[in-house]
Amino acid sequence: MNFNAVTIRDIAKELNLSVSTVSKALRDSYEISEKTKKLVVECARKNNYRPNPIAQSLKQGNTKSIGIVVSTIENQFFSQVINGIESVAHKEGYNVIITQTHESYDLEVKNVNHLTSRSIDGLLISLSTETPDVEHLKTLHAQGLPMVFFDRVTEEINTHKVISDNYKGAYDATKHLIDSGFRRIAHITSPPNISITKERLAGYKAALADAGIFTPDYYISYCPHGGRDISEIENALNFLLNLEDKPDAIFTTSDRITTTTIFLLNKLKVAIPADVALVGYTNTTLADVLNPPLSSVHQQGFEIGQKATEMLLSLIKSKWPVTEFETVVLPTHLFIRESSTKTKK
Amino acid sequence: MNFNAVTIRDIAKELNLSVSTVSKALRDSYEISEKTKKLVVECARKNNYRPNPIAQSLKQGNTKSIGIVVSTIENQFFSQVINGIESVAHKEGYNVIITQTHESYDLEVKNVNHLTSRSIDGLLISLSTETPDVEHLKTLHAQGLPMVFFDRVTEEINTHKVISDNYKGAYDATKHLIDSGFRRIAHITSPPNISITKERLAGYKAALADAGIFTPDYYISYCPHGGRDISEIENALNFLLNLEDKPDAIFTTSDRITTTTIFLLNKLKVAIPADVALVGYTNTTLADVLNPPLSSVHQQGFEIGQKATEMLLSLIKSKWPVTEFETVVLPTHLFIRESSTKTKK
DNA sequence: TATTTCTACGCAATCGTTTTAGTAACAAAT
DNA sequence: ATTTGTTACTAAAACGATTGCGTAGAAATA
Repeated sequence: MNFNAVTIRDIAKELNLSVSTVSKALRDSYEISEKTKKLVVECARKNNYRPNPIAQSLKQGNTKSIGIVVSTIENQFFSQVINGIESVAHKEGYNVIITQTHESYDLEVKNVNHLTSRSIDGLLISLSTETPDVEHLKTLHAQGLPMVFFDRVTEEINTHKVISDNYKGAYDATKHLIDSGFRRIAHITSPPNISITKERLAGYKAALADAGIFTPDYYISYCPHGGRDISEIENALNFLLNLEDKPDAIFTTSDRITTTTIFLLNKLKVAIPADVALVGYTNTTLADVLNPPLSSVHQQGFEIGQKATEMLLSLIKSKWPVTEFETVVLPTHLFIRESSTKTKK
Repeated sequence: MNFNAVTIRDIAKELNLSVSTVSKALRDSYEISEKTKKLVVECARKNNYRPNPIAQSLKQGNTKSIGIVVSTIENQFFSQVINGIESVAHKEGYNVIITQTHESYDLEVKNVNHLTSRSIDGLLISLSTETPDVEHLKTLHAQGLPMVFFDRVTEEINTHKVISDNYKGAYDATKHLIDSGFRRIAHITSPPNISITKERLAGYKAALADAGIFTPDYYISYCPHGGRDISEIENALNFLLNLEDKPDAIFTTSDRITTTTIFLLNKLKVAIPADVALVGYTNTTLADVLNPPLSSVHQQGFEIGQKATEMLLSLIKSKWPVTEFETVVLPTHLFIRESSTKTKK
């Protein structure tokens, strides 16, 4: 089955002109007379001619499309980022190609390979939880592929980056729990190899330290796959809830971990916040409607996507190799709801 | 800035061979000796050669990628469908390009145009709420672009389709409300021009008719943009709640409308289900954790994506024009939770 | 009239790969 | 000695669009 489109050659034949004349006429070249231009344009319209973007890409060396790598679009944070990316990209005539890693390193490598080699002009990437190193990206970066990191970044590649103020987001959330009277505050998070984990962990620890609260290491629970598997979170929760010095509050990172935690606590009939309070990173639009309404650290997903795309497009369009790079840090917002409000016993 | 990759010509030059020999060696042709093959493969590996997919597409007339058009990936139903699509597509070596219409007809036309003209081998599409006609797709279909509709389909184009059993899903949900003792059951839905609205509306009406319950037309409220704007749903709700014969239950369609309705009812301090019960179409993974836990009609999103992709690939791969088309209907599942459980007053 | 300048178009190369149609070198069969 | 076959390679033409360069013919100038 082949989907045969009208080519520039067909038009040339129909009008008894050369292909170059047709091409130039369509591109409104000064070399072509107004009369011929009109003729060609009319004939193209009539035959519903559309230039073959593949051929154009091959000739011009660009594809007018940018690749996106995220862990999963089911995560509302990422779908909001993607909306931001699209809003800028489409305005500039760029297409986007979205791929998902589902937190797997293999899939990340596969997706990046799929996207590259001239089938994209630039790359927007948030690293997968399981990614141990960035060699696959270093090569591409060295070859000159424009790339911008967002959310989960790496220090090993020197390029533009856009992140949330993860430290402050975590600090604020933890401080809020402390100010609300909680003292045994646990933390469930992703593996410590990714940037967001480190930064949020630092904010959490700093808030506790500033308040002079000692917190044992076993209050910090890492989910190897970033909460992809429910069992990771189940284990973390069971461990924490069975401790002798059971925490009275939990601070979670990432949409998946946060929403799964509230799900599991409900299932275990642990009252929130009476038994355990909860604050978590999430961009779900349903935080208000959860049971109980969930205190959340919200990131500016849409804006992160916009900013990252602007930076990427500037790299793509730059005539000179860019050597000065920037890391943009956007603020987070803490929304205080019932899940972290101290109840009088 | 140009991202310069190694080409087959570079390898040919380095080894003093012709480009055709290199190409054939890499494609493991019988025409090339084992010795030369080894040489070429090794040289390619060393230079990190990757074939330019753009050039391959141009030559071979296929792109090994399929286009997806959905209203928005923020909707969990669609992100689940996309996961299903990817699972099949990737296994067969196909890439996917996701685009969003945000329920706009203009964006749908724009996206479809972007995707076509040889930059995709086939199209998977769920129509936008605002799409008044499918002329933009008819042309492409006539030109031979393989396409499969899912979720929101049209009768005007004869091709494969994959849908949920919308009639039964709505019938079951409505019947459940009736069986639970509700009698004044309202319906908030998308505009009646799209397939899912019609089918669900029919199921809703049939259930009421079968139970011998008369329901006034003003119990049915249409959201022109499928709930994209919160005001649409706010208006619908205000109207219904201020009626003299105020409904005692609401049945909603679509993720957006459903989750926004529960949000607004909470905001208006309308007790669910005491004041108004609620059942809605949604695929959110958070239905259990909502306040109250939300009774839902769940669709097999992942499976819909899988099935649609299998059908599309069969169209793409078919050597002959396909004339026999099939509409696959997958079952829905009703999950009964607190939001529709009659409370004793 | 002879020469130069313009105008409006065509030719051919190019992007990187694949593929058809050769062909040179040598061996085997007639 | 001639035909036939094999092997292992190359040349060149695609795919569809773009673009630098060349040029016929008309118009302007000397």
